Formats: sequence, C-alpha cells, structure tokens
Amino acid sequence: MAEARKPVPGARTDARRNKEALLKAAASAFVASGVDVPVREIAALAGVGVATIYRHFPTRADLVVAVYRLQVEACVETGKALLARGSQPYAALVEWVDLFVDFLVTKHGLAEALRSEDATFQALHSYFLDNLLPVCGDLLAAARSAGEVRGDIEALELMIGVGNLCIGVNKDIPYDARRMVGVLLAGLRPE
Amino acid sequence: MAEARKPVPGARTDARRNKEALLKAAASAFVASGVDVPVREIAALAGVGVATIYRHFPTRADLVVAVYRLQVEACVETGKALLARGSQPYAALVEWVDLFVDFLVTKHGLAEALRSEDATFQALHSYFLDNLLPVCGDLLAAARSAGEVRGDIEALELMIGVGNLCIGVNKDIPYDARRMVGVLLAGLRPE
Amino acid sequence: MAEARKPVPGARTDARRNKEALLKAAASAFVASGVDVPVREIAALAGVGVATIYRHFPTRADLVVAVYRLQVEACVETGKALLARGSQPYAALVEWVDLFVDFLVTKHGLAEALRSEDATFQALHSYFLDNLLPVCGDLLAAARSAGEVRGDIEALELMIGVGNLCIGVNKDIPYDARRMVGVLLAGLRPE
Amino acid sequence: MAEARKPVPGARTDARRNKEALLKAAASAFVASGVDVPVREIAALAGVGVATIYRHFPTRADLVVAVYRLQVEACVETGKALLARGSQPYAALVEWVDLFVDFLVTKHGLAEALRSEDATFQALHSYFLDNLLPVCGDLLAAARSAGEVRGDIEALELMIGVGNLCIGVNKDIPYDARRMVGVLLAGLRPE
DNA sequence: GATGAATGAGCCTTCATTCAT
DNA sequence: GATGAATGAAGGCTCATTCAT
Repeated sequence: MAEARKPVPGARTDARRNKEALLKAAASAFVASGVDVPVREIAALAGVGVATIYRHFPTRADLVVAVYRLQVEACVETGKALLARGSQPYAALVEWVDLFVDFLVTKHGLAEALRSEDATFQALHSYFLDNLLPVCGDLLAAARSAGEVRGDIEALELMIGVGNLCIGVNKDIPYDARRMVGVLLAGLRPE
Repeated sequence: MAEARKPVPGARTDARRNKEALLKAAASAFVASGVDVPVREIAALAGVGVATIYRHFPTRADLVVAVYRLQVEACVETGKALLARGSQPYAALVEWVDLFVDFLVTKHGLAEALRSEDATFQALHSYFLDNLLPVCGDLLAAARSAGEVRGDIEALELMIGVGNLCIGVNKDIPYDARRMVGVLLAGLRPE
Repeated sequence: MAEARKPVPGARTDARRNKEALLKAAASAFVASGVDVPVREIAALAGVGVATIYRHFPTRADLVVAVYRLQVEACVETGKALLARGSQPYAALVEWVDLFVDFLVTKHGLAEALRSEDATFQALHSYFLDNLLPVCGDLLAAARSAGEVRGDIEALELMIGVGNLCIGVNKDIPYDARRMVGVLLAGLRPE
Repeated sequence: MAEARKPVPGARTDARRNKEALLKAAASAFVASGVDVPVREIAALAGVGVATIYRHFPTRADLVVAVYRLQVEACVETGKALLARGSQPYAALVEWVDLFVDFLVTKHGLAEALRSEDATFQALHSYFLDNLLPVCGDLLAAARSAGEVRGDIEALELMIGVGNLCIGVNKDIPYDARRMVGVLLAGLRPE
C-alpha cells in the first residue's frame, strides 16, 4: 500500500529527513544508554513522536540494524579488499578483526546486544552474521590454507569470541578489549 | 498456586531448609532466565512468598552471591592447591581457568551478570573479583616468573576476558567457550 | 472495569477532557480517602490507566496542586480585593479567613495533607504557602497597623493554626471548624 | 482463661518486664516516627518478637493507649485538683489546657493520631475523650458559670480544637502551638 | 509465653505498543 | 505521514498479621 503510492514528493522528503534524524538520534542514544534505551528517549532526541519510529522501524532490531548498516557494509568492503590483496593472510585477518573490534568497542552496548538472548535482537544478530561471517570465513580460510593459523577454529566461533571480548568496554575497569583480542588472535597461530 | 505454597508449615527449624529451597530455586531460575529473573518467579519456584526472599537476602546481589558462594570458594581452594604444587605454572593456570570456565559455562547467565552495568550486580561483581582475582593473580604471576607467559597481561584483564568468552553459551549456536578460552590461553604464550 | 475504561476513544482533543476527568476524579478521591489515596484508585475512578495520571501529573503533589489551584487562586484574588477595600481591616481578615476555612473544610483531607510530614506533600505545602501567605500577611499587617489585632502573631502561624483547626471535619463528631476559627480570631483582638 | 490462671510467677514476672520494655520502646518509637511506626521497629527496639507485642496489645490502639495512660491519668488528676480549688475558673481552665498541650506537644504524632480517620485509632480517640472530656467539661462549665468565658463553646469542641492546634509541631516550621492555643483561649473570653 | 519466619496483599512506577486525530 | 495520549502488564518492595515451635 504505502509503498505503491509515491505521489507527494514533499512528504517523502520529510519522511526521509525524519528517518535520518531518527538514525542519528538512535546512534547517540545507543552509545549513551545501550541499544535497549527506551523508545521514547530516542523519539525525544530526534524530535519526533514515538509512532514515527514504529512506522520507519517496526521492531527495535530494524532500527539497530539500520543504525549500523553503513559500518557493517564498510567492514564487509574492507574485508573483501584485504582478501583481494592475497598476501599475508594472517596479517589480513588481524587487520580485519581489528577493524571489527574498533567498530564494536566504540558502540557501547552493541556487543552486549549481539549476545543478548532477547528475541528482539535475534534479527540484529542475524544481520551481523549474515554479512560479516562470509568475509571473516574467507579471511580465516585463506590464513588456514597458508598454514598461518590452526585449523580447528571456525569463523563463527571466532567472531563470537571476538564479539564477546568486546563486551563491557567503557566501564571504569581497566580492560582493553583490543589487547585481549590480540591475545586471542595470537592463540590462533599454529603450535 | 495455593497448593504450591505452605512448603513445610513448620518454622524455626525449617528456616534453613527454606533458605536452601530458595537457593535451589534461585539457582534454577538464574539458569533458566538469567540472574535478573523477577523475584516473584523465584519465590513461586521455591514455593514461598516474596517477602521470604527479602528476609533471607535483602538485595538481589546477596541472593546471587549466596547461590554461587560454594562454587567460588571451591574455585579458590583449588587454585591455592594448584599454586602450592609449584611445578608447571602455565599448566596450573590453564587447569584453574578451565575450572573457572566450567563453573561459568554451566551457569547460564552468570557470565552476563558479571558484566552487567546494572548497579544491582555491583556487589556480585565485587564478590567474584575479591575472591578469585588474588588466586588468578598468583597463578599468573607464577607462570610469568617462570617465563611461561607473556608479561603484559594482568590478571584482572585475563579474568574479564575469560568471563566474557563464557557469555552466551547454551544457545543453539555452535560456540564452544572452552575452546575459545583455550585459544586465548594459547595466545598468552610468550613470543 | 473494562466497560469503565475507554472513556472517550479519541485523543488529541480529548487530552484536556481527560485531564479534567482526572482532576474531577482526584478531587473526589481526595475527599473520600485523603490526598494519599492510591493512584490506582484515582485512575479507576477517572476511567483511565495509571500511566495517564503519571503523564499529566508526574508527581502526586502536581496532581494535588492542580486539583486545588483554581480555588487557591480565587482565594488570593478575593484577599487582594478585601485588602484594596482599605476600611475595617480586622473584618477583612475575618472575611478572608472564613473563605479559606470554607475552602479547607469542604476538602476533607486537604488540611491534613498540608500538615503531612510526607516529603511527597512538601510541594503542596509550598504551593499553598507561597500563594496564600502573602495575602494573609498583608491582611494581618493592615489589621495590626490599625491596632485591631495584637501584634505578636505572625501570618504563617495564624495560617497554620487556622489550617489545623480545619482538620478532621466531616467526621461524625460535633466539631465546627468555622466556629473554632472564629474563636481563634476573636483571640487575636488586642487585650 | 489467661487471667484465671496465675500459677507460674516467674513467667508472669517476665511477662510484666516484657510489657514494660515494650511500653518504653513504643514511647520512643512513637516520638521518633509517629504512632504508626512499623510494629517491627517497636519490637526490635524492645528486644522482643513482634508476636509479643500482639499478645500484650492486640491492636495498635491498645498499645498507644497503654503508652499514654499514665499521663492521661495525671492530666485527669490535675484537672480535678484545679477544679477543687474553686477560685478563678478561667485561670484553672487555662492552666489545665496548658498541661494538655504540653502533653500533646511533646508526643510527636499523637495529636495527629487523635485526629486520624484510621479505624485503628478509634479506640485511642475514645480513650482520650472518655477520660479527659469530663474534666475539661467541668472546668469549662465552672468558667462559664462564673461568666468568665462565652457560653457557646462545648468542651468537646474545645478539646478537639486544642488538639488540632498541637498538630505538626516539631517540624522545622516556626509554629508555636502553645501560643496559638493561648490565642484560642483568649478568644473564649466573653464579648 | 515468646519467638521470628512466612505470608501475600498492596503500592508505586516504567515502558512497549496501539490508535484516533 | 506524524503525533503523542492512553493503555495495562510487570516488577520491586514493605508491612501487618498469623502460626508452628
């Protein structure tokens, strides 16, 4: 229905504007209070009504995905580029993982959400995996083929592990996710 | 409901019995729904009124700590024993960490709670750290002195990392926390 | 219950209508059960959900103040008019106090609330005092200047005394607050 | 039943000791937190179990009455003495009322309780009135007979008024109940 | 007689979500 | 399309009162 009729260009412009304000607001709110920040808070921040959020993003997962889509895509692209480079596959894997970690670590609450049991976040989880797993899988396979990493670790497991290590950053605790991920990757070396 | 109530009409003597029933119920409830399961749910499971929980465990943290106290203590004891053994400090560290992981992994939701930002769990977090950190620190120091592990990783960071890797087990996802912790520990090796 | 709900399905326009229904319901509830009547009761009486109350009146004090605002304002206005009249300041004071008493006496529970130690009602107390004290003060000062009342009683003390005398009316006890306030005012006469 | 059997003197001694501890504790608790202080608090203060309170004082009113019985009786006695004096009936009334006010004012929360609508305090209210009203009535009648006070105020009304004026003392508000009662009594003078 | 453990009703408050305008 | 008012379920916590020991 709604999609079928694109007659009032002005309204559409407003809608897009709104959607972008929403994404910006949500991004802030997610960073400040986690991805399970009250809907009202996001709406207020964006200067729109709550229902507007529901219109554009029926579920919370939709909103979260939308907020992080660009960065996920960038991550995918960079991964492909690293892969295309062909040489030094372990270094490429490390580089890519570092990128992924940078992404997670700067999104307070995202890593947590990815691990959440809450059904609300299932779609979020899927989105990340659907997009990033292939890339990670290829990078890992390349490293494995070159004999640069042990062969018993699967990409999914690695991604989950890395994601988990990124949880809880930004607290006042002396915990450096990047360093721990570095240790994990070092542990990937054969023998 | 009503039938479930009146667990053992007696009192004085049964206070302890009741407390234990509560601990058992809480343990189940924690596993099933996380440590932030509604108080009412635990009470129902234990067949007691909510106030009974509040009597025995004024705050939620008290309850959680009580539920895991024995196992934390066992973990501490084993750690001391391993330390006393003196030889092969890296192996001892690995053995102890495996124990810690076994503990966390079988307590669905505990690792998550340990990372929770919720003030309610601050005491829980402290309890774990106060008790386990010294042991882990000693084991790590021993391994470090023997030159068996790299020197730039602190015990707190290691414990948090290990704890994080234990999050989200028990889902239907093929993720083996023990294996990932193994990788992390392998990454601790020097060079 | 369910039938009572859905007062007027409309919204935007009816927000005010709803708010007024709420005020009316609250007024009744306050009279019937005191100003610390459960929120749920007011909501039920108004035929709205509890959250609707919280939307319109974030704190209980807000609601109480709203309920009595008009009358307080009227009391202030009348007081100013009496003051402007200039002549017979003691008579003016009596007239104004009678008005105040009429107000309190018909609001079973209000006088009590004004004296409540509950922090919830601090704002209510302040509201009344902030608005009525100046008027009372001026009337009293005028009477004092004219030598029509003794000089050692302050307006605040008088208002509190009058308010206290209005407590507990409407019970089945033969107590006439108006008459007692009359006695109090008579006692204000010099010598 | 219980009254019929007075065999175990030891137990009875304990019981009386307990009762007195309870009265002392209740007195403190009433002053500190009002007469509706939680039962548990009183019990804790007295170092007894809650049930012990219920045994000795089935209702809260029983406890409150017991706590103030001595003072009420003293008030009655003094009243009778003043009455017996015969001369200067208005002065006697004032003196007695001052006594009553001293009593109320030093019992934070008592005046409030006397006016409370809570059914729990009905018995308290009755006790006070049953005992004090006759005395007050006699003193007032004497003054009235002597033409020292106006004739349209009944003793009950006076007592309630005085009681009301004693409410809310001890707050940080500059309100002197004794002075206001003085004004009220002055207002009682004829003409 | 005394104890204090247990009960459970009851209150406040928050938030996701719907829906009439 | 946007709005934001309204809903009502849900959860935490307290306290008077009962009752087995």
